[in-house]
Amino acid sequence: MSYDVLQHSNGAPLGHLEVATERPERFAHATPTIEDVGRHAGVSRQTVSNVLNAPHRVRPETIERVQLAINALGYRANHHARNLRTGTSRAIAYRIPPVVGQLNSVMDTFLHELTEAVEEIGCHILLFASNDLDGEIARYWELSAQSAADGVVFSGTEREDRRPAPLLERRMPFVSFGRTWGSAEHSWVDVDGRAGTRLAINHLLANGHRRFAWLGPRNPGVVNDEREQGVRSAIAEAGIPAADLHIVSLRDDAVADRQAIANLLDGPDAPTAWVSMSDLQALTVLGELEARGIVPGRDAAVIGFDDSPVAAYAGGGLTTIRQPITAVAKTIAQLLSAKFADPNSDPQGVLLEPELIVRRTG
Amino acid sequence: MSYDVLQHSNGAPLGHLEVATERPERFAHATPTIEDVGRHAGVSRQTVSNVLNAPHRVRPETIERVQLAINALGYRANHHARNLRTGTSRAIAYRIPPVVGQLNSVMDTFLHELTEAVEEIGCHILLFASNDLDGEIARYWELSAQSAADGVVFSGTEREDRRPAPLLERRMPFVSFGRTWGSAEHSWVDVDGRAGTRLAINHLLANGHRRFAWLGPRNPGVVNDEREQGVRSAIAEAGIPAADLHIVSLRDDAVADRQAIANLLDGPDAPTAWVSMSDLQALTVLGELEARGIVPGRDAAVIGFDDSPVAAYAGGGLTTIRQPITAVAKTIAQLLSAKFADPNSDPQGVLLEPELIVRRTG
DNA sequence: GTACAGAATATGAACGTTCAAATGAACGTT
DNA sequence: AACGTTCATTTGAACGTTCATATTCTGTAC
Repeated sequence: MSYDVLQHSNGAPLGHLEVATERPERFAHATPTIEDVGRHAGVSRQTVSNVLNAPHRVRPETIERVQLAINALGYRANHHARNLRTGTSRAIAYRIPPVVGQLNSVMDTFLHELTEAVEEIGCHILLFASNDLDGEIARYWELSAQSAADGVVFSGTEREDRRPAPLLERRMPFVSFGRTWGSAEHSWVDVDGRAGTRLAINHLLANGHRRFAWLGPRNPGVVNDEREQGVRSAIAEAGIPAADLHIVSLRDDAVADRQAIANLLDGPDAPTAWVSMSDLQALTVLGELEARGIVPGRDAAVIGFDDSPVAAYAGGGLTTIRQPITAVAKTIAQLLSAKFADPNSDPQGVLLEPELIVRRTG
Repeated sequence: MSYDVLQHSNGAPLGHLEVATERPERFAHATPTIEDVGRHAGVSRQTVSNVLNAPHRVRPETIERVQLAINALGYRANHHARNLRTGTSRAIAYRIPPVVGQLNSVMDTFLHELTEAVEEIGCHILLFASNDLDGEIARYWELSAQSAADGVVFSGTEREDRRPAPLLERRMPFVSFGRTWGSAEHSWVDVDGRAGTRLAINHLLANGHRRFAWLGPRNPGVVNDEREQGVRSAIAEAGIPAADLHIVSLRDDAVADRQAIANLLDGPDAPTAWVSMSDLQALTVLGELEARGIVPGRDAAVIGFDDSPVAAYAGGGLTTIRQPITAVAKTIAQLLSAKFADPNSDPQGVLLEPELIVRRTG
């Protein structure tokens, strides 16, 4: 085997050398290319490429020789060259929600799990920030145009979410964490909030509770509606009058929320069973109960949502509704993978069941 | 201006057409290339490239014409082609720490802020997961070899951290969140934990407290050592005997921690001022105090660390030591940017001051 | 021994951009 | 009017990979 050595500037052959060893593999410290590996192994570019991407086409002994060369040189395929040629990027874009006031433990856990899940389908997460929805949508468009991302995952869905339409138009594969009631059809994975609160209420009913409170957000969205509906339906099915359910609209203000809870506790027919949209607010209930000498888990029950870090730790263990975030992330990765394999495949929605983590408070 | 039209398969000229309009800019939905923009604007590839990367070289009216074409076609430069040619990726790799037990609100906030900060230097975050340190180091090597990342940020530093050495060897720019006492010299940004606890102790001293407790982790690392040292030094400077400082080693077990705190409270000379390495454990102190009718903020003081979501909300507002995470992220981005501009620039360490957020508990 | 088929490997081209160098236009100087 | 100089723009090449196709090798059938 031999090679012509070309002079760089004019392309005229200068001479003729035998075999690889006489020609240094570029600079010692420079990143080796597929060509260097080929030269080292005594095969061509393409054979090395085949070893990496289509080994069935290559003779076993050649594979071994090439692998040896790859290890010897520490070769790794250049991402950009590969992606330029194939037109893919193996990147999945995710907008990290801005830190507004308190951050959301579910979303943070989700990002961790999603990172791990997409690695299993050979992808990685590309993060971006954006203050508003228009910026987010513009960014998707841009990422697609730059071919910087092959797919998108987004969370924080709303009714009539505006994101699916432009993504579909751009033919950008995407899966949302959360349904987008009323938007165009697309793949999504969500947790059944209704089932979650039904679990909680049925557990409380079994423990003899009859007077309930649901702590929801001041500005209810679909997520709250589903959860509240779970509370209402479970209570109705137990034959308990709707009047025995109190709804508290929480602000993001610790003092005001505490007052609202106190008012309810000091009023007539105070609830004995509390279910909250979030663990943090459940803690406040615990505080007010303890201030009145009411022992959570014995005289009253408090159930939170999300199994955030505080839940396991605070108040000796807060009973809470846990969302199966790992499963959500894994399912999203699978749906994305399916879309990559067949861009024309039908959209799919997956609804996962939450779990009640029973601790000391309920 | 005119163009030869080449037949795709054999390269023989088929004919001769006048001007751009007669030649469709590829498929209507296909992503336009820099060449399409040039044709549309009646200039060459390179001129378009110059408009984007070196506008001073281009006549203003040409710039305008090209910009118009860019907007008309919705052109965005292909990331991979650009990065292949320039050898850069504008990506910064960050290993997202695995979700082990409770997640860390500081680290999550940091990731949010870092994402925003690196956008300001024209970069984005590329996330990856890895279970152990060796995997992490191997991954840095790989990302460098694939030229998938231009820089690295890592957190969770330790004494004699093993990550700097291989990164330096690979000449991969990186900045750590946290010092790495004893490792090779490199750029870092950290928060002065010693100053933080000193702030807290001095605040408590000013409020008349004389008996203190420091709640630290069971397996102390450098971070705890610094903070504990801040506590000790401030107390010593006030002329208070070291015996009046109690050190509690926390486990990650709510029940055990609660017991340890209770023991201290029920023992002789119970502390009146508590400083904790984390907000969550401070909550436990609050709980035990309230159970004994001791009112935090009046009879005793409790100070947490990190200003996590619970701090503002729980117990009517927990006094806490806040780390300037936004500043940390911005500084890291700047140091990285400097390293990109001049890879031979000297490493720089920046130590930022934390802030005491005084709320009701202390 | 030759022809043939199929497997294994090699070669040329292309992905879309930027770099380096070449060309062309405009303008002031002699 | 010819010449150099500077500015604006174009052209050819290259980044490192994979695709499409061509070539070489190997074994088998005649």
